[in-house]
Amino acid sequence: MEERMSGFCITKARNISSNGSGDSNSGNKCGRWNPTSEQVKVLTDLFRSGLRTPSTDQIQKISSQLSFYGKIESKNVFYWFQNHKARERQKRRRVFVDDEDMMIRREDNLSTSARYFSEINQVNEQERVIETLELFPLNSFREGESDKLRFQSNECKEPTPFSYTFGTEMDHPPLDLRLSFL
Amino acid sequence: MEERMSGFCITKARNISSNGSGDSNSGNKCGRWNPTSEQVKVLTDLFRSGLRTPSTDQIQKISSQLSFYGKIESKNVFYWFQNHKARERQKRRRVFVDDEDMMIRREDNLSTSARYFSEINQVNEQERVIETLELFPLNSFREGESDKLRFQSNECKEPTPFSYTFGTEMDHPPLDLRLSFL
DNA sequence: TAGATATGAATGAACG
DNA sequence: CGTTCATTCATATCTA
Repeated sequence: MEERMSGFCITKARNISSNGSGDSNSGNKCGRWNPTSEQVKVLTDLFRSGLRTPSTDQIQKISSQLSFYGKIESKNVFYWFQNHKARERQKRRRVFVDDEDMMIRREDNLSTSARYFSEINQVNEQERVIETLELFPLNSFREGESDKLRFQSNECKEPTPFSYTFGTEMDHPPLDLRLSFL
Repeated sequence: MEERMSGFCITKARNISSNGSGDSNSGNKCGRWNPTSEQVKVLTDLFRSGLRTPSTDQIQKISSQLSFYGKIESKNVFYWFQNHKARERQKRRRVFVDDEDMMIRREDNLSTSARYFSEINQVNEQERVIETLELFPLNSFREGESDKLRFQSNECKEPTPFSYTFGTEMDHPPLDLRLSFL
């Protein structure tokens, strides 16, 4: 099985082409736009190819083209680019700070600390606004694997808004979690 | 219910099971963040203290602090607050809508709603919401023209069937996606 | 093991 | 543009 969206694992939404008679969202919640995989692919490719803030005219054209794959409006295209661009930035920003996250304020004695590597890795492309579409497979951002243990049902019923004092058994130095670091 | 169910799964999330189980966990096998109980406690306390929408800086700091308890990224904190706030709101709203939804079935069955009430009663601290605990001003405000693009719904525009297929395996209609139409 | 529930993650829409 | 909200998808966990 392909993991990264090689083929199209998409079962697609409901209101799109596979619907015979009704066509456009019939009997649907009529809610928000639910892009088809083809639409997403095209938009992503456009973005990756450098297009970031399409003009109104471009939006129109893109929308027209994409309408072939399903119901779509210009505003959907507009929002898509807005969101995609914003989230790209946001993600980059967060990852950046995660890279230098291990800044614990109170380093009284940090014995077991630096072992949490936030393997920020490729933050993917830094495109340079070209004007030729190439249609390479779009990558997908990875996700950090996490660890931890989830079990227990012992509720540490201790509201204690401030001045933490974990009554548990922690082998790490006391951390300043009293909101004062905010 | 015939509605959507499984939109498109075109994304990420393949198992990066690189966990060697040498950590605080012993069974994690997926790329999804799994907060430790300490992390959840801190986050919950922060939330209960009134923090609902931490700024980017706050998110960073919280993430840094919590990274001591286990692997965590900024986006995890972001999502956590986002979800927590949304679900609290949603849960409260659910009761209201549920009353209306009750008309569909029977009204002589109050046991169901009683269950909701018990849940809601636990959330009686929504008036506080101090939102900003004690942080330096974050000037992320800017002023610009707030001009929204006038979207014209291009409903049944002419798809303009070109004769170009970007080699794929699906039987989508021919589409010119080389940006040449922009 | 299947269904229900809790919750992490994503994203369309929209706001300021 | 950055940020926020509403919904939905995807899993992990719990329970019968």
